[in-house]
Amino acid sequence: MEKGLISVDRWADGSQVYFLTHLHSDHTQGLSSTWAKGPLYCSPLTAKLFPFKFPNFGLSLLRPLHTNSWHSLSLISPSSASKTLLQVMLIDAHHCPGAVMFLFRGEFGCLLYTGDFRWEANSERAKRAKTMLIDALQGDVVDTLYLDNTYCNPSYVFPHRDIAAQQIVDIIASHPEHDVIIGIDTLGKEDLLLYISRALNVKIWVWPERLQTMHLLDFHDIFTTNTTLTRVRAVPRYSFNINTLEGLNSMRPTIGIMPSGLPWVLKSLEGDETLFGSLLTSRYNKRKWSANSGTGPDKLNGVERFHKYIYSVPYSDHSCYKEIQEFVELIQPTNMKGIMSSSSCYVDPLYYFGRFSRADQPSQRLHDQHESKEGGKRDLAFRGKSYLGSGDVLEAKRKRGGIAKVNILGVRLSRVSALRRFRRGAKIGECDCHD
DNA sequence: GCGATCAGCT
DNA sequence: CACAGCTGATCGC
Repeated sequence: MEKGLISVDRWADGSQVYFLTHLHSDHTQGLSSTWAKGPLYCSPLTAKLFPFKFPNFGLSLLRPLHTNSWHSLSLISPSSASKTLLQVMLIDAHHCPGAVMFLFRGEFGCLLYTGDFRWEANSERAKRAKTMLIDALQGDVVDTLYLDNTYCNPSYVFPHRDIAAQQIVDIIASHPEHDVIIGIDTLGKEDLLLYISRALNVKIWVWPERLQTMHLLDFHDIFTTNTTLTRVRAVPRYSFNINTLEGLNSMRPTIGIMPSGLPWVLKSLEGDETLFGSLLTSRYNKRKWSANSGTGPDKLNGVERFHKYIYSVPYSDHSCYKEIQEFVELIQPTNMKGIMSSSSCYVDPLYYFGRFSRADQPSQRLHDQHESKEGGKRDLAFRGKSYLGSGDVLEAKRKRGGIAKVNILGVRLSRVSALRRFRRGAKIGECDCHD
């Protein structure tokens, strides 16, 4: 990017200004508290949450911009070396708290970078955002659409989040004597937890750092770190597995719920072999499949009981295929690129939506995601995962263990990790766990 | 000792 | 596969 002007969710050298769509880790790789490459623009909510993730970040470089209005930035044109004006508007992506799309106007034309987004047909928030976007465009053509193509395949079919949330409430209500754990990430799915809390009139347990995040998000009273106050706990997704559930069930009857657009892949208890692997070759089949082969599918509207303790519910913060299609039909961009471009799973949106773009592009670009050959559009760097070759040479199996662990409700932490958490302000010693 | 980065894993 | 992200190891300072 020697001629770089702007970067979105990408943190290499060479751009004059940087933009962050939201605070999930796969979009902040390369960012650190020692950042000094240039101003970083984001939504006001992302800016509020930002210091929690990057405690010593130089706040003079953090530039929150309000959504739904144009902002002008004066930059130096990479081509003419003279001043050039960049206009940007932030639009609600309804993905996780603070998540936005960026609409750019400048000498390069008009670009729309969606970041991760979910715009459901029945969502008032999405309708408002859509109106903002259309009004902002004022009939202008989007030259390049950088699109959240996470679920850009017709096999990805899942319901609106309010439907999936009610499915989860129903599962919990049908297990009145059970504890419930729900797998979540460091940010996102707060609306789901809020819905559960209101529908069942329960508080929700979260781990200490997550409670801090909830307070930053102005959620008070609903969430607690006291396990005696509720039977419903939201736990880090990475701590959520069959072994965790088996262990919890040796103490109390407990079910686990995985809200995800992706189906859950079971691992054997030995952790080595994927169960039912031969049947999980297509995502469509995976959603169809029930692990309980002896008694037939235990499945309702996308909800699956993968395991006697575990439910997978299709609650997704990314748009499903149909929603992506509707978005592309709405924008009708001249050109399009997927922002999720790991080499093994990249699906070029043009493959499915080329007919909705203004240019009649052949689908030959299916695996051409890494290079932009249209000279004028090279100003925008976009996120792409770097891929090393198979560097497994000399890679000996490292011995695990030998390190003391502290256990927080199935969350296994090394001392190093506990220290990291402590530095970030978590008071692990005050976490009243019941195991 | 610390931060940045990477492989590995879920 | 991989939504997003943790863990532990290594390396350079």
